[in-house]
Amino acid sequence: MNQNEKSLPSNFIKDRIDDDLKTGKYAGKVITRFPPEPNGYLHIGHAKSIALNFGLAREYNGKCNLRFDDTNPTKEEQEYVDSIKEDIKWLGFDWEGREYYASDYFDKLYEYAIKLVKKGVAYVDSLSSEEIKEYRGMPTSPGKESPYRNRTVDENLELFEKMKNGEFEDGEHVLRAKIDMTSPNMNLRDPVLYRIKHAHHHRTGDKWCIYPMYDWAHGQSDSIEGITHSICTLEFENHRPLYDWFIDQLEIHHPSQIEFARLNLNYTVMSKRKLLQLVEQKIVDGWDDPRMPTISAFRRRGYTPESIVSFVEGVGVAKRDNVVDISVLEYAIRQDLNKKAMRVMAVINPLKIVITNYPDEIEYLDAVNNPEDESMGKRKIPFGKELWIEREDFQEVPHKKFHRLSPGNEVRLRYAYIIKCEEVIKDELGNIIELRCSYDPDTKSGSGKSDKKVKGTIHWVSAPHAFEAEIRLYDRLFNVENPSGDKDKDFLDFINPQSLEIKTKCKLEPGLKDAKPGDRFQFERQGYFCVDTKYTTLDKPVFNRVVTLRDTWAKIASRQ
RNA sequence: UGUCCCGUGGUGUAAUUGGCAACACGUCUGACUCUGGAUCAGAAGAGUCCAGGUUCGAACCCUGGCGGGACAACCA
Repeated sequence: MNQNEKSLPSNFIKDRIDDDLKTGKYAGKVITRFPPEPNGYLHIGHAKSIALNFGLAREYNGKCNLRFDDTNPTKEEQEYVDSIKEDIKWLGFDWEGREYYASDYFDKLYEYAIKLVKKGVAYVDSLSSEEIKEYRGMPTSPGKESPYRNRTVDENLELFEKMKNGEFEDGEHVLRAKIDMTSPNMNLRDPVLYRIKHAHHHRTGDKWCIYPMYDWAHGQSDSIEGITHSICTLEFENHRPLYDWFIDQLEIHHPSQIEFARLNLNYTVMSKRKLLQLVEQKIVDGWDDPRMPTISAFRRRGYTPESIVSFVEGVGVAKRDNVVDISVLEYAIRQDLNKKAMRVMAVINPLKIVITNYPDEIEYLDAVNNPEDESMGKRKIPFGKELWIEREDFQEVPHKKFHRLSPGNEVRLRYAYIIKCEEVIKDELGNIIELRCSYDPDTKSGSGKSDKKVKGTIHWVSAPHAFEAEIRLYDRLFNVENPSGDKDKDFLDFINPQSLEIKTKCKLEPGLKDAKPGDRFQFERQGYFCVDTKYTTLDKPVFNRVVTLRDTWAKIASRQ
């Protein structure tokens, strides 16, 4: 255990493990697993589960397996398996070759099922799915038993065998556990163990035409792998008695299931179904669209794995429902990139300025690459009489608290000189198209020749040297905190139409020409940006805004 | 109308197992600053859902309410 892990807050799962360690319940072992279904991309909620399971294993000197719960061949695909593995690795966790699949256990599971049939606690039911649903009853009222419930063991064995051999059509029969149709826990009302699906499985191919239900496969898979602590989300709490029942009937290793509350973030949705909908309806540009809460999207947007892990560890783990504010995530990435990202200047909405008293020449100025990290060094940036500045950094009629450029006012150009705005040039329509400024040669950064102070410093890029690129600004995908919270409206009604703003012909300092896909920078005063890995081409770089800088001015301005 | 789970500042979690509630984000001041960034200093904000009970002492234990969530796929 290193210092870092030690400083993580305690939680009820660790308490449970500590107890088990104390009593010697699992002979001092801690074996966990991360069990995704390969039917979609991982999102940040999964990152919490990954960090928890792998983190626990790391902290207790145990192991954490990766197991794909691939019991439904019609929904699962290799593409998802691949993306899940990539995401886990990217987050910095390692299953050390223990890559398992529920489908690895299909034979064993079949054997277990036979055992239950022989014990007389499982039977083949020939009701239709509609009838089964009807017979199951309601949460508040008991169900009733199927007329097929009392078939003999031999009959069940024969039928189940034929199910396996493909002698029936989909849906003709199912294998069910014989528990209690009147149980107040719906999961105990004779749950379905196997259904017939003549479908091709991504791993077992056409070997099987009966597939185990998740409830039947999951607990036994954990047991087979010798999992000590099966950590899952709250919705499986009601299933635990069923899993316990299976394990007891089978008399096999009994993991402890511990449920925790899944992560929720405001201004987004976190269900795979809804994310899939966003993708399929092309509301976003794929699973890795930088506005998505998927891990691949965060990666593409420019989040670091460290920031995501630090975030999910920071929010803690408990059993109560929660909604974490997106600002906590943004804090995590800013904190990380503040230390790591090279500073650079880029103008997103350019406004031309001409420094009328500056000679017709170019000088190269020193710029610090990262004030937080001296070892990142310095660089030279070209400066001349024609520059681009940010349109927002000029106000013709300045707000009282605005201390940037305005007519007759002075401002410092970062790493360069103090300039004064002398003249505003407009077109026929009254649009500001250029500023004429003068500079004070004694105010060069670092020269110490003048002790003149100005209230503002703005960024700029030399016009003849500017490197043009596209910049994509992202905002939250939804404009309400809880898009799924309205009973009368669909979550898609809350899509934020301004969630993506594409800026073309932005002016960047020339050194950015060498930026490679995935590189991250801080554009001074604006935010952190990452070279897009999908749309960047040799002649057309695209930058994604990871997150803005904390913006006190925006706060002041929005108060008006 | 059933079963299970959960109620601690605005948000998310703690509270060394019964000793007068801490941390983080956010918010608000101020300092510093060639990023309105970062950093630093400080402040406000909960008396722990409610009511009883046990106890010298309760966020922690008990009882009863109230509120929220989960469960009725041949999905996971």
